[in-house]
Amino acid sequence: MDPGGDLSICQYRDLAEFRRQVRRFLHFSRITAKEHGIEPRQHQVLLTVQGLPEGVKPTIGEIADRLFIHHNSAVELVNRLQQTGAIVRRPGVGDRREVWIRLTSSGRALLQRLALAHRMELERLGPELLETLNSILQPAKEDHPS
Amino acid sequence: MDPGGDLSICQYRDLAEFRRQVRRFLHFSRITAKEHGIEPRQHQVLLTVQGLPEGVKPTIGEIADRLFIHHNSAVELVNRLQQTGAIVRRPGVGDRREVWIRLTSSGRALLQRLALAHRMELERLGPELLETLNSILQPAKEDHPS
DNA sequence: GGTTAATATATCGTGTTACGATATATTCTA
DNA sequence: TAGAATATATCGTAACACGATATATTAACC
Repeated sequence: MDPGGDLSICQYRDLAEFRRQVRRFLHFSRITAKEHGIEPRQHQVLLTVQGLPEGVKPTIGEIADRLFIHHNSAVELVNRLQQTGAIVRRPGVGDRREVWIRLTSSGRALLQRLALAHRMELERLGPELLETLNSILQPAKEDHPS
Repeated sequence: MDPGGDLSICQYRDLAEFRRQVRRFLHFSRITAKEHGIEPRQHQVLLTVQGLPEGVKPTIGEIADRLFIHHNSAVELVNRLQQTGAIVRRPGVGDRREVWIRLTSSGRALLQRLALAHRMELERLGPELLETLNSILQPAKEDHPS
């Protein structure tokens, strides 16, 4: 009937539930960020820069890649973050086209508060998320034998 | 010094990596939706309606709750979905203030294609996501010896 | 039964954000 | 040194969420 195979109502529910839990976490993140006086996307920039792997340069382009947005969007985010005083721009070391982003002390303090809150929330939501994701990944429960 | 306790660089990296993986999935979802000619939010409405638990009414308000948005935003999403022909509005059964949302056959076909693609993508990204989430939830692995 | 409160959906104006297209500066290549 | 490639920046546009408000239906209550 369906070349790609159809999905059972349970599979739709699992997918919907997974998305809902992701949204719940993102909603918490949005609300928490705003309560701390920062826009959600800007918070993600701070976390991305602070959580950069060893040896990766904190450039605009790198941020854009990790946020899955285009560089011009990253530029605007960095502009607003700079205005709030959470970060500073530095000319790139070696390549002066680059701009390196560094968190200020107030930016680090802000991120720390947010990170702690997010860790707590993930401890609450994590188990349920793991469960739902496993439901999606293990459809072999009542699948066709073999 | 810090009442709430500080976070190690590894903990920041775990959090950043978790967010990055969530964004990667959402980015895939956005691109895939657009490739199928539907806006990402509208796709989530379709999935939400189709994946509603047994006995839950597919009303505007219910959709808003599950999307963590306000009802007026849900109204606009439903407006645009109706224009594309993916859903229809029906007067509520019993309570004529309500509006019940139902997917059309083309809406169901569209959602099915998207759901299959998302399941495949989750099979790719899921394991890594589980791993990262577990890293966050079990920080007692190589913590600094207090 | 008629007045008021509560609920569900809809409309309008506004602000934030991401993007495409384009511009500028720096580095690389030949 | 000319021209291609790269990194960042700017400008105009569109989608989306929201606050405030409006309309329709139902519930409450004397």
